Amino acid sequence: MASIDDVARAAGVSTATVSRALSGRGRLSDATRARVRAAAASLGYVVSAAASSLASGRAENIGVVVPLMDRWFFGAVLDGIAAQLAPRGYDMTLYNLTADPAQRARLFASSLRRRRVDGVIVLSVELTDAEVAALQELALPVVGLGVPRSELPSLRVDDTAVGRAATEHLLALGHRDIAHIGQRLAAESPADPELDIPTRRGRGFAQAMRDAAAAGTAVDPRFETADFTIEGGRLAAHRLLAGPHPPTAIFAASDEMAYGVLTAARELGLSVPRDLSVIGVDGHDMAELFGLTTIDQFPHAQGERAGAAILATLDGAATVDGESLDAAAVPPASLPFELVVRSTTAAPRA
Amino acid sequence: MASIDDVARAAGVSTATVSRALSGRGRLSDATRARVRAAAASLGYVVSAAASSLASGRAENIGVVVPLMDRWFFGAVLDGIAAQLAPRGYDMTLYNLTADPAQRARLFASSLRRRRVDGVIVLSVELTDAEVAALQELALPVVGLGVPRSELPSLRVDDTAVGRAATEHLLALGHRDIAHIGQRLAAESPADPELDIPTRRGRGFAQAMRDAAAAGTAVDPRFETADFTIEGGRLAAHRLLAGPHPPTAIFAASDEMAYGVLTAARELGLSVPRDLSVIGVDGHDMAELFGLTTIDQFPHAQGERAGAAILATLDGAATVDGESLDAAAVPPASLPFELVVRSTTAAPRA
DNA sequence: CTGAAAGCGCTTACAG
DNA sequence: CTGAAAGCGCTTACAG
Repeated sequence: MASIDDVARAAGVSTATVSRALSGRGRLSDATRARVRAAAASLGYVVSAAASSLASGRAENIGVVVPLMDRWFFGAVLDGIAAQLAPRGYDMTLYNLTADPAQRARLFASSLRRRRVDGVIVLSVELTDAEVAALQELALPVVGLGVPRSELPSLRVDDTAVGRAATEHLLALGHRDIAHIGQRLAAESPADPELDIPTRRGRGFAQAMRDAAAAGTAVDPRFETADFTIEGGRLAAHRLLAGPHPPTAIFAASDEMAYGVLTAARELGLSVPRDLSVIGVDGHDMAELFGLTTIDQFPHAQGERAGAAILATLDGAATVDGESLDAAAVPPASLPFELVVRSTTAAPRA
Repeated sequence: MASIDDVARAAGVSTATVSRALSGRGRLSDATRARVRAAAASLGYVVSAAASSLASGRAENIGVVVPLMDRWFFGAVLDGIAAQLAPRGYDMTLYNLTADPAQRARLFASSLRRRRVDGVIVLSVELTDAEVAALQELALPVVGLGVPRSELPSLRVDDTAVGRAATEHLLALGHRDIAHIGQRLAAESPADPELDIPTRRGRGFAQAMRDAAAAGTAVDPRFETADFTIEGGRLAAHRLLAGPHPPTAIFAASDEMAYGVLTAARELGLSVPRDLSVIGVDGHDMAELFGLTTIDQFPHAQGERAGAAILATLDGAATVDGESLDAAAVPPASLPFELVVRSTTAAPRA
C-alpha cells in the first residue's frame, strides 16, 4: 500500500506538496499538481482516512442516527442523504437509535464522541433532554429531520398542515363521521416545535374538524391511538369499525397504518371506498399499488435536503473557522408535501 | 474535549497505561485499571477514532456495500448486521453501489481504499471481474451475502432449492401450467457459484418442472423476464395472462414482483387464488398483509450471520496475526429458507 | 505491572 | 510556488 512518501519520491516533491496537490488546498502550480496526481494514480495511492483525519480534524464522514432501519421511509431518506454526500467524497455511518436505554446511552456517551464524524443528521426520533444536551456538547453540526426539538436546527414538514390537508380532503368529499388513527393531542398544547409528528397531524385533524363545525357542518371526529405499524392500524380500524356508528372515512397518520385499515376493511367485508374512505401520509413505495390516497412528503427529497444542509453547515463552519456553528445555515423553511388522490377515497354513500 | 494526557494526569499514570486500561489489551492491575477508568469517566474521555486507528491499524468500523437503500429487504439485512456490530463497538458505514460506472469506479478505487474500515460486507450485487480483483487487493476481510462469486467467501441460500420448493408447492397443489417470472437460465450452465440469484431460482423452477415431466406429469413451463420491481412483475404478468392459454399459477422470483402479479390479476378481473395462484420469495414485510404465499429467507437473520462472519474473520485474523485471511472462518453452510403458505395459492379450478 | 519513546501517515502554519 | 518540521492523539514493542 503506497504511502505519501512514495508519491513524493515518485513525483520529486515534498510530502507537503503531495498533500496540497491531492486535497486541492493551498496554491500550487498546475504542472506540479498534474505531476503529483499522475504519480499518485500510477501508484494507486489513496490518502489514509485516519492519518488525514487526525492531522486535519476533518473526518469526511457524516453520522446518521436512525430509529429504524427496516422501514421503507428511512431507506428512502438515507438514499437521499447518500446521494448528496457521495459526490462530495463524504461517507455515511449509520447509528441505530433503539428504545434500549443502555444502547442509547452508549450511542451518545461514546459512539458519537469518537470524532469519527464531522456532523450528524438525526432522523425522526424523540430525544430526551439529556440526549439533546449530549448532542449539543458534541460541538458538531447537527441537523434534525422531523425531530421535535427547537434546540436543534431541524428540517420538517408542517405536520399540522398535513393533518388539515388530509382531513379537508375527506370533508370536501362530503364525509362527516371521520376518524383519525395516530396520536391525539394531549390536554394543553405545548410550545409548537416540541410537539412530535403524530401529535401535530392529530392536531391538524382536530383543527380542520373544528373549523368545519364552526362553519355549520355537523361533524363527528373520533380518535384512535396506534403505533405506526400495519398491525397497529389494523387493530385501531377494527375498534373503530366495530361500533354501532362507524366512521365513513379514516385518516391514518401513516401509509403503513392505512394499509392496516385496508386490511381491516377487507376482513369486515367493507368495500373501499364505497363503504369506507381511507387516506394515509408518507407517499410510501406501495401506496400506488394499493391505490391509496395519501399525502406524499417526498422522503427521498427530504434526505437530499438534510444532506445538503449538513454540508452547507460544514462549509460555513469551514469558512467562518472557529466561530460557533451557524444553525441558520439550515433553512427553516417547511418541507413540501402534496395530496395524491387515488382510489381509496370517494364521497360517502348517500 | 479531554485527551489521553488529561486522563493520565488525573489518574497519575502514563498514557500507555491509560491506553491499556481503556482498551483492555495488555496486563494491568485491577486497581490501576479501575482508577484509570474512573478518571476517564469523570473527564468524559473517549478515545479518538482517528488517532487510535492510525496507531493501531484497527478502525473498528465495517463497510457495507449495498445496491439499493430503499428496499425493505436491504433495510432488514442492515438491521441484522448492526445488531451484531454495535455490541462489539463496531460502527457501520454504508456504501451505495449504483449502476453508474463512475460511481462504482470511485467506490472501489478510493472510498473503500481509505482504510476507514476493517472489513467489508457486500450485499447481493453482481460484481465485474475488475471489482472482485479490487476487493481482493484491499487485503481486508470480505464477506458476501448472496454475491455470486466463488472468489469471495459468501453466505447464500441455496436458490436453486428455493426455486424448486416454490415450484413443487404449486405442482403439489395440482398446477401444470406454471409460469416463472425472473431470470431464465441461459443455454449452458456455468460453474454453480457464478450463477446469480435470479438465474438460480429460475433453474430450480426448470428442474422441478423437468422432474415432474419425467415423472409423467404433463407440465407446461413458461418464463418471463422482469427486473425485480413491483411494476416489472405487473408487466410480466400482463404478458403472461394476455395469451390464449394463460398459466394457472405464477412463481415470481421476489415478493415485490409477486405484488405486481397480484395487481395485474386484479386489473384483469382475475380472482386469486381461484383463477390464479401466486407465490413469491423473500418473506417481505407486507407479504402477510397481502396473504402472499412465499419462501421466507429471513433477511434479518442473514444480516446477523454476515455481521457475525465478518467479526469472526476479524477475530481470527487478529489471532493468527499476519497470516493470510481465513476465508474458512465464514461458514459455507447454506442459509435457511422456509415455505410459508398463505392465501394466494390453492388448487387450480377443475 | 508500568513507563519512556518511537512511530502510525498525514496536514499545515511558518519560512523563503 | 514549495519545503522542513512540528504536531495531530493515540498504541505498542521494548525495557525494567
